[in-house]
Order: sequence, then structure tokens, then C-alpha cells
Amino acid sequence: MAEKFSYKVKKVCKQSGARIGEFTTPHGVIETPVFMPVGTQASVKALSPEELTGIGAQIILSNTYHLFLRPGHELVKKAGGLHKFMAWDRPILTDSGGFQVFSLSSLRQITEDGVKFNSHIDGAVHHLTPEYVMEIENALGADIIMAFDECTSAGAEHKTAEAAYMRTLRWLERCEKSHKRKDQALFPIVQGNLYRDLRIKSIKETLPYARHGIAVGGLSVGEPKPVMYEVLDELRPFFPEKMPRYLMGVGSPDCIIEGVCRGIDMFDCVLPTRIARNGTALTYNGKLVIRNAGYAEDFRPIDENCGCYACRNYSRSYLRHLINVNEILGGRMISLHNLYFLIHLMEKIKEAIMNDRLLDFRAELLANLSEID
RNA sequence: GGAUGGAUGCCCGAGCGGCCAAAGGGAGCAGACUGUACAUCUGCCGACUCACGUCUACGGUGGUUCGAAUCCACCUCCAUCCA
Repeated sequence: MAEKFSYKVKKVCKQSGARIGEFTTPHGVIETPVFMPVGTQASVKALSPEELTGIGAQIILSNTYHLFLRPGHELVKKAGGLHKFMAWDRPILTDSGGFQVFSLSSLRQITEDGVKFNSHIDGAVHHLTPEYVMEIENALGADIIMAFDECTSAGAEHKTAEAAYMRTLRWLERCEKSHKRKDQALFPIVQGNLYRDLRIKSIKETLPYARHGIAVGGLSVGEPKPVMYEVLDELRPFFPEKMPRYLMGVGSPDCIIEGVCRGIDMFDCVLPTRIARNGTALTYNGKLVIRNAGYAEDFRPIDENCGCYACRNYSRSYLRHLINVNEILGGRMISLHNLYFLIHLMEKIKEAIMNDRLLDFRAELLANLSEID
């Protein structure tokens, strides 16, 4: 049988070293750099698969921890796997629950064996081990599955961060051993918090496990942006050439372009859909807080030059009204716009890479983004 | 005509002698949001002041009291009931 996964670099930007590539998966080819919308509970909040393909989404994320709790991985398996269950036939990536180790820190206890969670839904105790996480991810059936890691918060002490990255590495070994499906690519995750020595140790020791791709985790968790960029600069010399590099949980337009310039190929973030539901739109001139009173009588679209369905049909005034009166359509339309924006930003980034002018494009983009901010 | 119950900040509504510029909602205004515990959370929300603070306020007018949104009298309006 032919190799299920492969990554081909199609173009390297002479100005920045960023690349355009093609990552082949069982559910199709992903052109990188790519922004992946997040659909934690087998749904990108407020949007249908049809709408997502309509704006050019190539791959979406889902979440092991959340699907394990509800509806349960056995049920998803019985439904024919996650793709069929949620009617999405393009690639899917499942996060392992490692981020929940961080975000639900008040509800869990970590041991060498794994993590004991008190369900945020009903308080029931669940024990996730690397082996169990692999069993769940195998049952869900995503194209890319993430190793079970321990994500620490910005500001964690060196010894805490060191213990976490080392445990992540031991868990990675266990993940690899128990991962059963060859049609799913297991991505290991580099940790090490904001400590240069730990990051470098982590990536060096993680690389032997990277078969199809590698992820950088534990960033964008509260540290200043320049600090994140420094970490990426330190890691960059160690990034493998022949596989995609995934910066987990990022991000905002500025973080995305900074990431691409530092050799990152894959991004995901809840930001565009979350702030959309809270009444904020992303634009090339910065964030537009459409909920604000100043837009009450602004009958222009979010962005005059945007081709998304929301911008072609609705005014800021109307969208503000929808958000204001808590109509679902408001959050839906701004979510659609924000994802369209990031996906099309990625298209522009690729164009700049093709033309060997990504650094110039970055300068232009960053200058414009600060207009509203 | 009589009886009873009401009238509180933009709205609803608690308070029933001092700790009251007055609980709590809502609305309004603003901020936050980065591998989603998030259609969420936080702050402001009488006027003037950066602030300390000062002033004006609990239907109206008068009164009791050191002190009243809170007690008393009368008036106005509203609701329900009885003729």
C-alpha cells in the first residue's frame, strides 16, 4: 500500500525561508501554511461543514478529551468514525487533551501514569493515560492525532517546566507504542515552557519520534508575543525539513505571520470563532469591535474588500444589532467572516512566499493591523 | 362614595429610623478573549470632579427626630375589592 502520509516542499521563500508545502493525508492534501479552524466538540461552533468548505477550510481540529466525555469515543466509532459522524470528509486533527491538562488545571491531578480529571460536566472522575488517549484517538479516527502532553502555563518554574517536558517525552514513548493505526499520523509535541535550555532539549529528544510532523505546544499561554517569537527562533534550527511543523493554539493574524516567517506550517486557534461570538471581527486594519455603539449606524460591511458571505450581504449596523439582541446569526456570520479572513490571509501569505517577499508582506500587514488596535 | 394595597435610580425590584447614592436583575457603555469549562468573563453604570470630595435624590407638601427611602398628616396618581 502506498504511503498514507507525505510532505512535499513546493517552494521556499528566499526572503524568509518560509515554505509552501503539500501534506498528503488519507482524506486529502493539505496545502501549507494552513490555518485550521477549531471544532472542539465535533463542530466548529456555529458553522456547518458546507460553510467551512465554502470558505476554503482544508482541515479542522477536534478534541479527544471533550469527545471522550460526550458523546464518547465508542459511539463515534460506532457512527463510522469522526469524519462520518460530523459529515466532514476532509482531513481532521484531534488534539489529545494535553491542553485540558493546562486549561482545566483546577480539575485534574497529574501522575506519572496519566491525568485524573474531574469532568467539568458532572464531576465524574476520569483517568486519561497515554495508552487510553491513543485508544480514544484511534477510535475517533482523525488523520492527524496529537500525543498526550503536559502543557504548562507561562511563568511556571524551571523545575516544573522541566518535569513537564520530560514527562511529555515519556508519555510520547508510550503513545507511540500503543498507537495502532497506520492511517493516522501521530504528531509529537515539543514542550519546555519559555526556557531556552528546556525547549532545545525537548525538541532534540522529540525529533526521533517525529515521523510525519512535529508540533510546538505550550506557547501562547499568557507570555508576551516577543517571548513566543524568541522561543520559535531558538527552535527553528532544529525543525525537520521534510515534515510540517505545527504551532499549537496560535493564533492572531500577527502571530500567524510571525510564525510562518519562522518556519511554521500549521496553525489552529479558537480566537477567530470565540471573539466572533463575542462581537469582534478581524480585519486587515485590526480588530473591529462591532458590538460597540459607534457602529450602530455604520451601514458598511465589516470589510469593503472582503468576499465572504457576511461582508457581501450584511452591514456592521445589522451585525451589531444581531449581536446586541443575541441572535445566533450574528455570531455565525462574524465566525464565518473571521475564519474566511484567516484562511485568506494564509492565501496572501502563500502568494508572498511564491514571490519571495514574505518579510515585505509582514511589514505591510503589521503596519495595517495596528490601525484600529 | 367606601375599603385595602401601592408609588424607590433608564426599566423591573429589595430595603421599612442611622452601616443608603440605596441589594439584586435587566438595559446601556466599555474591556478581555490565542491546541474552546467561553453565544463567555470582567469593569463602569445620579450629577460635577483625575481623585479626596461636594451636591441632588426614594410620588408631592409639611411634620416628628440629633438623624427619614424608612414614622405621622394631608394631597396627587395607580391597582384590587365593596356599594
